[in-house]
Amino acid sequence: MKAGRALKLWQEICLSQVLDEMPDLSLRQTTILLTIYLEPPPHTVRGLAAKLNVTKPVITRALDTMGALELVNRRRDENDRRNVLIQRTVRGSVYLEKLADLIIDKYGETA
Amino acid sequence: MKAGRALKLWQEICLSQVLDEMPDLSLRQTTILLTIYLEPPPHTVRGLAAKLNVTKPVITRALDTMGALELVNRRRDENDRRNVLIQRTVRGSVYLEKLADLIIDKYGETA
DNA sequence: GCATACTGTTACGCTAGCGAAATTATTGGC
DNA sequence: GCCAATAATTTCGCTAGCGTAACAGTATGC
Repeated sequence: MKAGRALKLWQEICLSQVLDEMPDLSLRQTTILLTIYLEPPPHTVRGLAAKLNVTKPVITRALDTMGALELVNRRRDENDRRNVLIQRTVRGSVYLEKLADLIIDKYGETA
Repeated sequence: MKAGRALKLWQEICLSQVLDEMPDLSLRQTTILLTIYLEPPPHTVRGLAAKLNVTKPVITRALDTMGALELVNRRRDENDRRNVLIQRTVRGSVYLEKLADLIIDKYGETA
């Protein structure tokens, strides 16, 4: 892959997201969502904050927003009730499937 | 490219951007920047607003922000002084070169 | 049982983004 | 010359994000 193609790919994916009616997720929100879906559970606020090198309220707020969109679910850890476990949802899976399709599609187009 | 790899690629690129000290550009800002650099000039506020399907103040504000970061430059069109022509900068080129390297790098890693 | 440590959330003051509407500057029709 | 059209910006009220600091709930050591 060459630089021009990489940037063109990136541009088209970003543009598709901007044009999409779904309110844009921020870079941080997207990163959190992908981490929850791609890396093995359990996922906690503290763990995500450490991985992204941001403060815990950033994670709490992102979970509030994405929770309202039903992309993510929160649940108390019954083993240690201080923890909150972050879980996947059907809607979140669908959202990421569509994102994957978009990437693959644009990757093919720029070939 | 399969779905899992596409998402992993996307996650790693997003994470790198989040971890980077440079203040994150929003999806819209990134799209504007890429469009300016990848598509043939001239670029105007109106043209970009139409392409992204957003209002003109969104473009004005994005140019303010990215102008302050010296990623982009504004110049009056001397032919029709109502227009503003948006131009590339050295710093913007460097920024996108680094982005391209990152994409290529992560694409290689996920292979 | 009580102090301490730890987890996630809330409160606070602030900044940046948003769309709609008003405003300024410029052009072109007539 | 003047009026309507056009391009970009500014203003308005609003929402959502940010980090710091304070807070509430839970677990653990002694």
